[in-house]
Amino acid sequence: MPDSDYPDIRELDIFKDMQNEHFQSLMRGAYVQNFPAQIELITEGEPSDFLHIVLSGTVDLFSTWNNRETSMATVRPISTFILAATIKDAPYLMSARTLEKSRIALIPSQDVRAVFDADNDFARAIVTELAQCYRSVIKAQKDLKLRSSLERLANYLLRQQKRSGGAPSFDLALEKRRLASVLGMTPENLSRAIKGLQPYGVMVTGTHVTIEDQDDLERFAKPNPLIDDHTT
Amino acid sequence: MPDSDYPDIRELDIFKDMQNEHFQSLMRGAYVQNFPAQIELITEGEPSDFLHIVLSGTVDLFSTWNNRETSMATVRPISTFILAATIKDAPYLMSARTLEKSRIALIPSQDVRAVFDADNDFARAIVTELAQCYRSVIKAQKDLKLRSSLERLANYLLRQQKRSGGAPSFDLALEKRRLASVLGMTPENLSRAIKGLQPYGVMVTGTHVTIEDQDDLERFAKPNPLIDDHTT
DNA sequence: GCAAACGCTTGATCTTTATCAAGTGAGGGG
DNA sequence: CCCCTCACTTGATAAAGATCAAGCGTTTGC
Repeated sequence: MPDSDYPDIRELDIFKDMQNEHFQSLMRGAYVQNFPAQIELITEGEPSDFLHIVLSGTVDLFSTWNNRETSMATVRPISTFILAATIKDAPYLMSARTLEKSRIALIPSQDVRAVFDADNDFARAIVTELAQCYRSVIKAQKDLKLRSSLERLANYLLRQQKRSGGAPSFDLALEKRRLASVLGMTPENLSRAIKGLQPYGVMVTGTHVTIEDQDDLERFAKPNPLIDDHTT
Repeated sequence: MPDSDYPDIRELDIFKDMQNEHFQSLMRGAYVQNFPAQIELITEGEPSDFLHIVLSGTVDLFSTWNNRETSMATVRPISTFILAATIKDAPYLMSARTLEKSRIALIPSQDVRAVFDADNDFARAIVTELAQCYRSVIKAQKDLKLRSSLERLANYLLRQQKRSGGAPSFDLALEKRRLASVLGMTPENLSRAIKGLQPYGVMVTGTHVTIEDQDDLERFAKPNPLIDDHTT
């Protein structure tokens, strides 16, 4: 693994407080690989051999059952994924694929578990990270169970707006059909839902979104930090 | 807090490996309280003052938004809840209410965080616990997004059957209307869904369930350990 | 012991969402 | 440059689920 990747990884919350010696020992066994788009990195049900870190690009976490498929989350740089499976030494619950050309660091799971046992600061950082992940999924589940698809879309747009700086105009970070899957609806219904938000001043052309009447949309969407604020 | 409650709590995965001194210091600040049914123990959005442990009875974790409410999970003895909020010192994401007369231990969150910083075994146990919780929610989300309500009910029955020993006959652990909420449907639709499973040999009278043709139901339900096995 | 309350069920109807089929438009390769 | 592919859209239809209203049976409390 090229040393130039170290600083980016070292700065991650999960690694930044750990002893340098332990960090180095993690990096020794790690390697970095460039993947093209649409490559399946891991498959649900398989043993968790590596902790993955997205250095650049985008990764989709998805699950399948009975010939159906759904997107669970999208991972963007710089962050890890499938931490829980690595820690528990349990099979992956989700599959992962690259959505675009991506650079991924792979750290052998057994190294992570070994350092986890040796470095208390690392163990603590992992607790914080897992608690964060847990709370994010709970929020996603509240979104799913308490809101209609139109409400989910409206709140997604508001979240994405905030994430991209807060201006009235911004870009969708996802292909529409993948966004549909994330929001738990079909692509057809996403199209219709976008139309359904026009009366609230939402204009979408291609991947570009303009919110013409912020208040109007927020009155409809009723965003709530206990569902929509993924930083706490 | 009566010493007689100590052993039960001490045996929890999360406490069983920690130093006795630290366990004692947690217990010093803790207290146990008996609550009647239908008492709201915590309210979402409030700061997480206490880690809760259900010693007996049943607790429902639920969430609300825009005058809607949904059950997120049911907590049974002996286990903790709202661990993530305690660790992160963040507001509760869910509310909790007793479903029946319940005995609850309350440990001040700041004590938990203090001992978490001092006791590495405790910190490690919490990681395992959180990873477990995280994976459970992911499974619940897959259940929600990949299955119809009839399929969710069928798989819930199979899970409940296994939990209660595996016999063809067993009891629902929940009021039907609460089960409906857990499964993400209305009570009316749960009634109809139960009827809808009759062709697969499911008989329900009151809270008592009999699965007359196990294979037939499983062929329909297609249970999958990556969704339905909450022990891994 | 009786009446009120409540949980559950049922039927009718409406809304939401999915499915199927076809068409449009932009981008990429020959 | 044109055609093919593919994502997206649109419309028609079907299925799934929610809502509303009423009724039934059990429990609860005076």
